[in-house]
Formats: sequence, structure tokens, C-alpha cells
Amino acid sequence: MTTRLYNTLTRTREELRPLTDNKVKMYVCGPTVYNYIHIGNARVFVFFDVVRRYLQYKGFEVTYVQNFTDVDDKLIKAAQEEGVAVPELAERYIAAYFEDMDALGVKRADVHPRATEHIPEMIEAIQNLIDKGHAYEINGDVYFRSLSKEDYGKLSHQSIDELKSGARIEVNERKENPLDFALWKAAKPGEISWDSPWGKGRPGWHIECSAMARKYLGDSIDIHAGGMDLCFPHHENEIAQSECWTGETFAQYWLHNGYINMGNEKMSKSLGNIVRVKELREEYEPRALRYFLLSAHYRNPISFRYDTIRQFEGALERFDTVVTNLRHRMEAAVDGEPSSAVEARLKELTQAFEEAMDDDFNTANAISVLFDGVKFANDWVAKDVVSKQSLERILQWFRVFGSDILGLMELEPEEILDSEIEALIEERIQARKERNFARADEIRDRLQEMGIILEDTPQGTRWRKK
RNA sequence: GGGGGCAUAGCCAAGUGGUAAGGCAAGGGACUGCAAAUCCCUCAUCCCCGGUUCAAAUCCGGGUGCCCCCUCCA
Repeated sequence: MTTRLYNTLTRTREELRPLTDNKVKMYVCGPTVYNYIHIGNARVFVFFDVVRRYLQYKGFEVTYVQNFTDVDDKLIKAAQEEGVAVPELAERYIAAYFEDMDALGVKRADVHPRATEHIPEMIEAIQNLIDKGHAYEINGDVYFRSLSKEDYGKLSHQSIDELKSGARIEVNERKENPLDFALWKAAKPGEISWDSPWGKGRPGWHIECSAMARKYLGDSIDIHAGGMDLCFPHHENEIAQSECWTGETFAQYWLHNGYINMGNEKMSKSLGNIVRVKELREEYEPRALRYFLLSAHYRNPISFRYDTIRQFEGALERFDTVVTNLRHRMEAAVDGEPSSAVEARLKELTQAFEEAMDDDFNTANAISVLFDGVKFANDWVAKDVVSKQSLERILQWFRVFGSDILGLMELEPEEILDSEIEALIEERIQARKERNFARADEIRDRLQEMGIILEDTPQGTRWRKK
């Protein structure tokens, strides 16, 4: 089955057909590293991490590139305020970014290029655009001539006139046209800068993605993605630059995810109503954050509420207990072939899962398939006689869909207990045999205080961490 | 002024013509020495008003409320 995805460029769902064979080239706009990332930023990275994992599962060879914007106005301002150098500030927040992403289970991109390490590539692009008449230099600044691209506005579906009539276009008398945007900005005294044919300066925001995408993925890429607020002007401008530069179609599919709202407002750094991942993960299970981000379709808005995150922690417990149930049942299972009933059910579930994900990456439905699997597994575990091989197959299914693709389930066994706890558990088993329930309950309560929950099953007593 | 989006149970949420998925929470039952876990059951006329249709949460028209983009922002 082919994967269908909503393309902002055409405003329709299209079948994913990579430019070459089964190779998918993906570029996702990464963070501007002047601060810690917030949960809204994390939505992009978590969601496209799942897209990448799913496409890999489908057999595509995915090359995933995500940049760091490590020089721009905001970085310069933040660095000045703190009295540190821009590279030092960037370094700090890049490290922080990776810490947050590791916690959320986001895998590293194949390449994480930084803007400041690709200045020559950007200068080359800018020079090319000037040579072709798509850009012009004024007093050390270089601007892109938006009117020179006849289909400028095609991504955001706005005509030049519509864009111009917008009341919020900044007035800059140096530009030929208000819609023109900076490719290169002349350095002000004391600012970090690089040499260029137009004097000392630094790149504009948009050109870095064009330059780095081309360097690592080529003239044309398959998927280009980011948050909806990047659609205009950032992605629109990237298209304009890249296509004027190379003469090729920049990206086939443009994917944009919805925002996270705080109350009735978009969560954004400029509004100051942000909730940082760094702080959230101290208070909540990071997987619950990941679950929260995947619980709604990626193009729909999500409202952030602390008690919603708590809800997802509760849901996560079912994922954890089913794994515990399967593992524990394994100890009293027999040898034999995997049951054909198990194979058949897992096949159905796999189909349902793929159907959900192939439908524009409907993670909400994919997760509900996971719960169908949980129910099936718990039923299976309750049978009198089950084979180890059947249980293994079910665990394997969860590994692929719950862990490898969605990153919501943990399949690793719990760590070993210490000897004191083990002794207490032993003592309680003994007490129960002697029907000394008062002592048994006493021990169970005490272990609970120590964070260990005991459960008596037909296959014996087992424990788990609270 | 132009361009989009959202409104489904206490909460999260899927569903784009065929009679409301799934999860959290809650209540009842089974199982248990008691629990826990698990399983079963219960819990929505889909923002409002019209219209089209044998049939509408889904399509059309008109409202109401909220959000976003056209400026840095995921």
C-alpha cells in the first residue's frame, strides 16, 4: 500500500512517490538555538521522527537532514544580553536540544548541519542569484527580488498582490519591494560576521536551508517539513531562492504541522507563554510527552494542559503492564510453534496500523491499534496453556509498532531488585502459603512504600516498579 | 482587506454520506484471602438554524465562538 500525505503545495493528499527508487530525502527545519526548546517546538521533531521511522519500516531508505540555525538576530541579541559569544551560546543550546530530544526518544538525523559551517555555500548561492538578476546588493545587504519569480507565493497560496496588501509588511526603504527579503545582512559594529563579496556580514535566515539542503540532499528533495508558521515566509522564500538558483523543483512534498496552544493562544517564544521541554520532563514521564504530541493528527492544533499530560501517563501504564504480563507469562509457558491464531491476529493489527499511518500519518489511529494489540495480548496471556513462541511473537509485534515506530513502549525488562527487597518478597510468598495474610499484607504495604507493587497471579507473585 | 484552521462524552481524540473508533477518568460485575493486574458491561442524537438526501458529525447555505498566517516564531 502506498503512503498518502497532505502536501501544502497542492493542498491535497498525494501518494508518496520518491524521486529515486525507494530513497526518501527529507529536510526538516531545526531550531534556532538561542534558548531551550518548548513543547511546541518538540511537536515537529517528535512527529517527523515518527514519519522517518515509519518510512524506514516501509522499506524506504531515508536520508534525514535537520539544521541548526546558529546565527541570527535572536542569537546575537541573546548573546549580547548575557555577555557571551554567539558560538558559545549556540553550543550550549545545541547540547540542550539533544538532551531534550534524547529524553523524548527522537533519533538523531543523519546530518545536523549548522548555518555557520556553511557560509561559503550560502555565498555561492547568493552570488549566483545576483548574477541571474534575482538578487541585488545595497550597502552591504543583499536582497532577493521576489517579483523576479513568477510563481512567488505558490506555497502559501497568496498572489503577490494579496501579500502586498497585507497590513503588516515591514517598511524598509532600502528594498526595491516590500516583499523582498534579506539574503545577506551587513554586519553592524561588533557583531559576529564573515567576509563576503559584499563586505562583512552574515547570512539571512532563509538562505541557510536552501544551501544546506542542496549540499546534503541535492537540487531536488522529496519531503520538506516544519511548523505551519514556517510556511510563510520561510518556506516560500526557500522555494524562491532554491528554484531560481538551481532551476529545479526544490521539494516535492511540503508538510506542515499544527501548533500547540496555551489556552486560546498559540504557544510561542515571542508571546512568552511557553512551556519548556526541559522543565516538563522533570515533572512528567517523557514518554507521556511524546504520547501527548502524537495523540492528535499532526495538522490539528493541540491544547496544552498539564492534567492532559497526566492522563497520558495513566495510559502509558497499560503499555507497560502488557509487556510485564507477557514477560511474566513466559515463565510458565510451554514450548511449541507460534499459534496460528496469534499470527492471524497480528496480521490484522499490522494491516490496521499501516492503514492508519498510510493515511497522512494518522498517529492517533495508529495508537488505537496499539491498544487493540494490548487487549489481544492480555486475553492471550490469560489462557491456560500458551507457548513461549506465541508470546515472543506478540512481544515482537509490540517492539516493531509500539517501540521502533511510535517510540511509546518500552520492551526492556525491569532491572534487578536488591537483595533486601527480594528477601521480603520471598518472605511474603512463604507467609501466604501459611495463610498468614496479616504478615503478607504488611510486607506488601511496606514494599509499596519502597516503590514496589506486588501482584499475585495464577503463575505466581510478580512485582513491578511504581 | 486577503489566505487558512478549529468546534465530537468530565477530559484527550478518530471519523469527509450509511446510522458515533480508541484512550484517560468514573460506576457495576467476574477473578482474588484481600488487593493489584486483567477481562466483561455502562457512560455522546457530534456548537446553533435551515437545506439536499432513502440516509449527514460528515455535503450546501446562514449564524455563533475561538485560533493561526500575511512581521521574528515549530
